[in-house]
Amino acid sequence: MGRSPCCEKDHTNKGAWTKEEDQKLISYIKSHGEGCWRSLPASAGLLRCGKSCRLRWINYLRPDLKRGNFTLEEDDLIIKLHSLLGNKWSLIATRLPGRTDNEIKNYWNTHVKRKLLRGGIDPATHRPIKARRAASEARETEDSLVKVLSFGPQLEKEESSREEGRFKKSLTCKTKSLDLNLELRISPPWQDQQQRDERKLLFGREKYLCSACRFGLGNGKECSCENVRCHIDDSSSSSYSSSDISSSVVGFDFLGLNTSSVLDYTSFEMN
DNA sequence: AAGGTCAGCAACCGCGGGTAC
DNA sequence: AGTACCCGCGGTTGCTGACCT
Repeated sequence: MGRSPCCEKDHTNKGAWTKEEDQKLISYIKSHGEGCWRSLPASAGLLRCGKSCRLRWINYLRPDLKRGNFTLEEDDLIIKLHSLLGNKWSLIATRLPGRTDNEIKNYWNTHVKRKLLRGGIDPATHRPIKARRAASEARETEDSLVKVLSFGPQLEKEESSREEGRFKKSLTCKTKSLDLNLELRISPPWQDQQQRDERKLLFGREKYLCSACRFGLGNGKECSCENVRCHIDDSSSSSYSSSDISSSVVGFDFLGLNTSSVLDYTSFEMN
C-alpha cells in the first residue's frame, strides 16, 4: 500500500517562488503561526504543496535567518560538528543560530568538502587521506612490518622506541581508530589500552575522572577529579601549557567541542 | 556578442518516525 | 495492532548567474 501524495500535484506550482507567493505565505504565517502545512496552501490562497510552503518558510522567509557569508567561526564549528555528528544537518543547524540545515548542507558540499580535500583531509572521516589509505593497506597485510612504515615518521619513531610486540599492538589500535563509525552515541570517548598504559607510566597510575569530565561537563570548582582542565582556572600561576593539557587530560570537552581528536582546519585556505 | 562550462543555491523527492484514530 | 496522515530529514536535481573561450 503506497503513501498518498501530500498534495494534488496537477494543481500546484513548482519551481522558484514569486514575490506574491512569498508575501502570501509571510502574511498568513504572521497571523496564524507555523504548522498545519498540509492545509496551509489552501487557507493562504497558494497553489503550492504544503511541503513546499514549509521549506520556503524555514529555509528562506523566516525572520530570524542570518543571511550572508559564513564566518570563520561558523566554518570551524561546522567542521567540528560534522566530525562528531556526520551528516546530521538538522542537529548541526541547532548549534548555528540563524542558519538552516539546508544552508549548512549546501555550504558543506560546495565549500567545506573542497577545503578539506585540498588540505588532504577526507571529509567523510575527517582523517588524513594518506593515513587512511595506508591503514587499509596495513590491514590487508597486518603481519608485515614493512607496511607499517607507511604511517609516516611519527610511527617510525615509535617503532624504534618500542619492542616489536607492543608496536604490533599499537598498529592494531591505530588501524582500528581510522575506521570512523558515524553512528551517534552518547558515551565516553574511546580509549585504547595503550593510551591507558602510557598514562600509568606517566603518572604512576591511571588518572581518575568523574563522568562529568568524561562528557566535557566538568566544573573546575566543584569537581574533585583529576582532570587538569578542571583546575586550571583556579590557579592564576598555572604553569600548564596547552600541550600539557592535551597530553594529560583524559576527558573530552564534548559540549564545548574542544576535542583534541578533531583536527584544526582553520589553517586551510578557502577558495 | 554568443555559446559553453561550472559553482552555488533553492527547491524537490522519497523515506522514516511519530501519532491519532 | 494496523492504517493513514503529518512532519521533518537527507540526498538529489535543476535553475541561475558568473566566468571563460
